[in-house]
Amino acid sequence: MDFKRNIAEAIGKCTKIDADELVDLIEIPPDPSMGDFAFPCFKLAKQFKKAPPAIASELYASIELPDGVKEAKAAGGYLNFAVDPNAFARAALKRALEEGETYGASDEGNGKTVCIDYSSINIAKPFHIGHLSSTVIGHSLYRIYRYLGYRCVGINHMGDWGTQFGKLIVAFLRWGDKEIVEKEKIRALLELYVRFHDEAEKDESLDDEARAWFKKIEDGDEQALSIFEWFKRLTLEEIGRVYDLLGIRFDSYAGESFYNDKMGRVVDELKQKDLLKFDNGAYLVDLEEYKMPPCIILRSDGASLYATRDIAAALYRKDTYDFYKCLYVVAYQQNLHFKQWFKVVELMGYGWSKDLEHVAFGMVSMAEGTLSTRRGKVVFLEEVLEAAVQKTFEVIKEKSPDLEDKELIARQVGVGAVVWNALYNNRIKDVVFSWDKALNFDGETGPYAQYTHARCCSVLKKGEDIGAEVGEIDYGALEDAESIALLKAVSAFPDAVREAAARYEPYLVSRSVIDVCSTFNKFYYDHRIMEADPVVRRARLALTRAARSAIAAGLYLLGIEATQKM
RNA sequence: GCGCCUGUAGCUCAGUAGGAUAGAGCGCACGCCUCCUAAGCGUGAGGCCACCGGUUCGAAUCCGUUCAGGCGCGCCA
Repeated sequence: MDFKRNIAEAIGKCTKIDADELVDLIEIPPDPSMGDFAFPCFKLAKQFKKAPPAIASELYASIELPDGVKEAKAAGGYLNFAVDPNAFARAALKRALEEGETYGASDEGNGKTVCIDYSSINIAKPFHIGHLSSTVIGHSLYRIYRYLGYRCVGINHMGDWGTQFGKLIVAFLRWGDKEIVEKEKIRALLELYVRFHDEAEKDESLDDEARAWFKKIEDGDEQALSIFEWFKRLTLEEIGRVYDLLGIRFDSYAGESFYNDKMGRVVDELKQKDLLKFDNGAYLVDLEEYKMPPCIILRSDGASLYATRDIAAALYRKDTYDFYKCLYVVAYQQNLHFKQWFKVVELMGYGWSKDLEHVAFGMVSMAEGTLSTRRGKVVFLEEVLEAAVQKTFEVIKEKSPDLEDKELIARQVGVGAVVWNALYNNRIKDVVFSWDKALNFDGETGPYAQYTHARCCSVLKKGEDIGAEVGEIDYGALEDAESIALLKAVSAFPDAVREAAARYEPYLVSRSVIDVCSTFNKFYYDHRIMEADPVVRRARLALTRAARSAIAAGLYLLGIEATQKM
């Protein structure tokens, strides 16, 4: 039952205004004692040339209360509605109980494809806390879109091309040790990279040497290629451990090198469409008309650039996946870059350029300042995750010494804490990394949500053991304030998921999960669920089950495990 | 210099298409396990919603100025 809709239609009958226009005006009063829904009459004041309170009282006099609405009240310029709690509970619980673990899922995506470019690691570079946002936001959006019926393609656009690999080869050949690199992997490569920069400051010939080695990679030189492929394999092995910990899999690892032979098409098309301009030795697309600096396509030495590669990748993805949307989960530093090349794709005549979305997020820094790979000033993501797992393990030993599978639960909760932390706020906010915050388990955190989920599971288990859930539900047993608050939170969940997809904002799911958790915990504290009276018990168990569905679904959509016990 | 973003409680943030007394969490001070998981629940203190002006019946929300911080601005990615 859609209460807003029914109220809008009832008001529509009185005012002769289309219910479609009215339905979005209806809001939720700040305090439940005022009512459950409210219609603000202010917007009708001009049209009817009457004061809002007068309109409210006239509406009050003439309105025919729709199904499920118990009473209406005029309060100032508002007409407030109180719903029949029984009808509300029935409507709110129905969907959650029917859908269970897939509560809020839908088929509205109708098989349309969404490509999500996220995480996008660099070969031979540490996977550090700066990569957390892209990785978990992208993964969450992947799950959210798939939940709504879209076919998703998760793409790890690897940074596996560029002169830095020449530098690494030089450094490895001069100072590297095969066994150490094989064992230490990225750490060893990072050390070599840092050393290269130190030494190159003293000896400029190193840079030339590096360029030469990169040229060898480009030309397919056997030795160069085998070292390069080896670095690539080591990186993927090591980073794969983090992805496993996070439960992330990609559908494609097509990165920069993959598009190497696909950039000619971009240049040819731009030439053919007369968009390319020769300027100071470089080829570029002039964007002055759009108040942007030009988008450089070919450097004066003939080499392609970042934008060229991104355009090539977009064309390839459109051909290959025929996407409905293509999302780029990349930090906001690159706002201009994306605006530029999106515009170039538009100028090329591709209407689908409007389906390219830069899902930007804020910068990560440390209290001491910016992260710097080159200076080795980074915190490895794996280190953070392991520390969180370790801390969780200690907490479990202290609080739940009898818990089975301590290691598994510690992993799920520890990782969940870190992931949650990265998905709890609006994407655009900058983050200063702090161990305290990443390892915080109290208040509005992942562990809190997981704990609440485990609580629900525990109660439901008790109910199942005695078969307490069998039979009709008496919704009248859920008319207390705490039950109603929980019902409201649960029923708001599906809209939160849809809104999260529309705005590319996983935090809307986190916040909705928190609403369910805190209202559940209040409900749990104030009312005994395993009540002696079987009718009340059954109703409360049903509500608990609905709450658990919302929490489990929400955690899943964030990429966090819903623990049964903890 | 120009462009984009941000500015809400000591800290981190919500605040839904302008609407009723601006909300959480953390931290701080108290209180609650003879009761379904205390990783929980409650109470309290804490706000010129950066500033000034405008639009409006009504502005944290929209517009303009100013201030502060971040990011970016033709051959890096």
